[in-house]
Amino acid sequence: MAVEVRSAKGAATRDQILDVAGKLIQLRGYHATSLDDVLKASGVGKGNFYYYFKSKEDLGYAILDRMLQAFVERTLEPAFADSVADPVVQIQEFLDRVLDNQRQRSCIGGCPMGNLASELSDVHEGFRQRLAGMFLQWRVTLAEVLARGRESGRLRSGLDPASAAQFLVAALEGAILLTKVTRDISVMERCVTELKRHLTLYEAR
Amino acid sequence: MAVEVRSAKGAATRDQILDVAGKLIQLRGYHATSLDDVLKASGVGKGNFYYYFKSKEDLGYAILDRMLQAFVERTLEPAFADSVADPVVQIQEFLDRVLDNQRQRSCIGGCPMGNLASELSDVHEGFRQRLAGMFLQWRVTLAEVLARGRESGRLRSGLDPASAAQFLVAALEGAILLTKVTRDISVMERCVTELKRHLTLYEAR
DNA sequence: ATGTTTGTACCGACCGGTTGGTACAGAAGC
DNA sequence: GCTTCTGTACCAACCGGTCGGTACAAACAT
Repeated sequence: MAVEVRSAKGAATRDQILDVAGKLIQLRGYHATSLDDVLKASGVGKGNFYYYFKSKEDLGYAILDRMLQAFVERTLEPAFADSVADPVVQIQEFLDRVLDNQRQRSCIGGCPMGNLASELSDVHEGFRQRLAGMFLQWRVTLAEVLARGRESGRLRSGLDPASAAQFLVAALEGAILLTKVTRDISVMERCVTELKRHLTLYEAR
Repeated sequence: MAVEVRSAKGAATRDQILDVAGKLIQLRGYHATSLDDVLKASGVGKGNFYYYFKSKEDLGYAILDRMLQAFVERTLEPAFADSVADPVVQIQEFLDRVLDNQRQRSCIGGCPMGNLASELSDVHEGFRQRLAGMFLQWRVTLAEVLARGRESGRLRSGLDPASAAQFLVAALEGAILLTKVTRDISVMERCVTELKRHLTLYEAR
């Protein structure tokens, strides 16, 4: 039993708006995407939109929520679900997946979270906090994997999982950004290679 | 004798606009900064603005030019001018300077180039190309330093300067972005620490 | 020296179009 | 028949950009 059902039709329209707006905002940014753009692209009327969202800001929050959910369920959890697998291999495969994602997108669009963090952090405190929370979740997940590797003796005992995880996230975000601005997938490839090399620093000798 | 002088007064007004608009755009972004904002903050009338810039886009290009010039002259060149100093030390000091810069700004504002790259790369091809060129210049500068270190035997002979430089720029940009969204300077500190550790990978054994 | 012209620098009202947001009547579904 | 949903008309505020006009100093002509 769902907490609240909200009749099937409404949910579909709402999802449609979320889908279209999410894609548009990833590509053009929050400010550069107007409500009319979203409405035109989704075929939803204005009155209908304001039935589901009380403002553009509200839409933004909904997109952020959905983005986090999708990221956790479809990216983070699948990559690190197996708690007995080799943490280094898991992270390496995670890096490859991010790389492949950029390749499939032809280096366009960047990271949805990174884009919004860059555009809105200094402008909108509410969005900033949500985005910070999302990056925190990412970092914590990686830190757990690294801590697991340390406990199992696979990684150095002196390793600081939080610090290493922070760096991995930062390096990945930077790599995606530079890949976007150069439109050159080899930028991403090089960064992933260097990142894998960096992982060797953490391995127990 | 200057190539062209353009009477002192006019240049001052133009510079004033560039100053104010540059700061405003770094803080709020390109789209979220209106001409009226710039005009109000600089005390310049609209007619006067359009005497110096033919459009908002034109202003954007002028800001980019000025940004590149300042970055090269006031950051890149001072840090790597000495061609006999230890490359590793030079890069370490460069990292510390970037870290200190973020500290002074209280983690606010991020990287002007990174911000615009994120906001405009997929929206405005002209801006994208200019920004890509700016990052290229940064990367090339770092690559030259690394290549110098390799030639002198200070760094490993197997080192790929272009790849390593690319990674350094990416990691720094990512670190600045995450520092901005978390408003936590320790994020930057951790990333710089990890980056310095990464540099040891390049050192000749 | 004096009046005239010219180019630079500047202002603020105004334009058409777009923005996010509202009001509301009516259709659809139970 | 009541709630849920949806299209349309509308709004004030704001957007980037244009307009006619002004102030003033240097260049010029007389």
